[in-house]
Amino acid sequence: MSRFTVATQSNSHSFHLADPCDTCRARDFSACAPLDAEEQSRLTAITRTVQATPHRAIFEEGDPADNVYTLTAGAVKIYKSLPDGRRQITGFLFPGDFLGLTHNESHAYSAEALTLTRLCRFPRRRLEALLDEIPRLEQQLLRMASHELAAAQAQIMLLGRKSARERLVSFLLMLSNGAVRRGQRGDPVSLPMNRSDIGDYLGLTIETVSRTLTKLKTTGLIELLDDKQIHLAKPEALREIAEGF
Amino acid sequence: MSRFTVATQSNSHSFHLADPCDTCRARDFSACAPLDAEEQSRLTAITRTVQATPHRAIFEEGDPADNVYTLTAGAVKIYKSLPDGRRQITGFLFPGDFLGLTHNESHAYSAEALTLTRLCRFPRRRLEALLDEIPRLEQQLLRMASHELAAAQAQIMLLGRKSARERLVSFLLMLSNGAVRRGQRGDPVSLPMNRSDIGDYLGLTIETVSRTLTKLKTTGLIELLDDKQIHLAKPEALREIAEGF
DNA sequence: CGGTCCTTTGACACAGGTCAAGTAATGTGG
DNA sequence: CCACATTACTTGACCTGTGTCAAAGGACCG
Repeated sequence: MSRFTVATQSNSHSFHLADPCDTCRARDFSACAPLDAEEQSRLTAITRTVQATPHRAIFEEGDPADNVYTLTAGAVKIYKSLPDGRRQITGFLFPGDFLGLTHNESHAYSAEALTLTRLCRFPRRRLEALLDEIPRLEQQLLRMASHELAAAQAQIMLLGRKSARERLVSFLLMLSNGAVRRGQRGDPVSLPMNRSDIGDYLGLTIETVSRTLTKLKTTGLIELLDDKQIHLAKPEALREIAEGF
Repeated sequence: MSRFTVATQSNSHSFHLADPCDTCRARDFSACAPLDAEEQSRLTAITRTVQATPHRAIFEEGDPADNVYTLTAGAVKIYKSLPDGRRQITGFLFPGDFLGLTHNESHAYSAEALTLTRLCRFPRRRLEALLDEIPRLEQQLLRMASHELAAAQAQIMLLGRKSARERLVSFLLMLSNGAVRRGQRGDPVSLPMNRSDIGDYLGLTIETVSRTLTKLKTTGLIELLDDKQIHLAKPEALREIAEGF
């Protein structure tokens, strides 16, 4: 995985756990203690690569939490539901992201692929056993978890106090920054999810998402190349809107 | 847009790091690998007990993240702010909870005591050094972080999809459950924070908080013993409301 | 006993939700 | 290649839950 190769999304982040240094770079982690060859091979020994197709659950809220995953290609949504059908998407995951880590017996959320997706699956018991033996693995997990926690708090701020416009703009910038971090282009932001998923992520309805995007377009802040491709016409102005100025 | 407050993180338990087994029990963690006497004394060697008084910041968003804390007595709010003063409390912390863990150079949120509060302070560098030497310490942290993450997702669901009534009821039950976990009585729920903090936590205004509590009272679901003391008159009904039935 | 802070309550406004219709893109079977 | 269905997105008209603004009551305090 040389830094000089063109970043093809599929490879640059596979084996998140097995290739932590790459992950660190990609995610701006402050420190990085890569696994050595022997540790990596022990980790690899318990992983299986699996595929997930859109609209099929990877696991559902309440399912026994027997496996843990890292995403190596594609995109995934994780969400919680209320009995009457209201949904809240708590996150969109991209290559390098982690899925299913918990200390409970069952998953607290459902996970579903947005596109054709490749995952590394780790049996939880065996991964936990490895954690005891490879401290650096645990360090990586802790780093990732505290990163997730910071992201969750940003999302809490977004949902608790931002307007629809601020939410949409924050969302576009998040996607853009995420793409850049993964070595892809950040400007025409590509949305692998539909309007309904965006609404369920931002705590809005489909209609509000659509209307708000239209208004951003007519204001000249963004350009809708097509439904799922957005050009950030005035990135500075967008940044200010997202930050709440 | 005057005052909003900040921050969420859920519940932790006293001397979390110094007394992990107690923590585990209190939090229903699935496994528990307590530190041995020697490990504990090494941890204790780097801790200082400090006090925090209400309305004085423990640290602020952007401050260098030099210390990590566990709360041993009192209550703390953590919050993020937008430039125009909007605030979102991302968590209320109680004895046993953890404060300030991050992999960034600076804190992503502010922390402020609600009541007279006692904290254990760990210099971050020395704690990180210990992590390398005491794997079980890191295991505890990971457990705590993944617990926080689950709580953050519940809060995301609350903010994204629940009504004001559902939010208030969920909040009361959270406080009640938290108190029980810490070995206190869960029924007259005591609110160490004011209405403004509740609003800033639930993504509502003071007025909506007040009105909604009044309505819950006139419906007979709760009883307001005083401003900060609430009796859960119909716990089953409340539970259903919180879950979104 | 006047001031300050917190909470409650009321009247009204508005952002975003709901309901409904229309348009466009894509697929499907004949 | 064309009807036709399906799905996703947009737009409009209207409604409602919550926010905003204002005022008043209570508790606490010097």
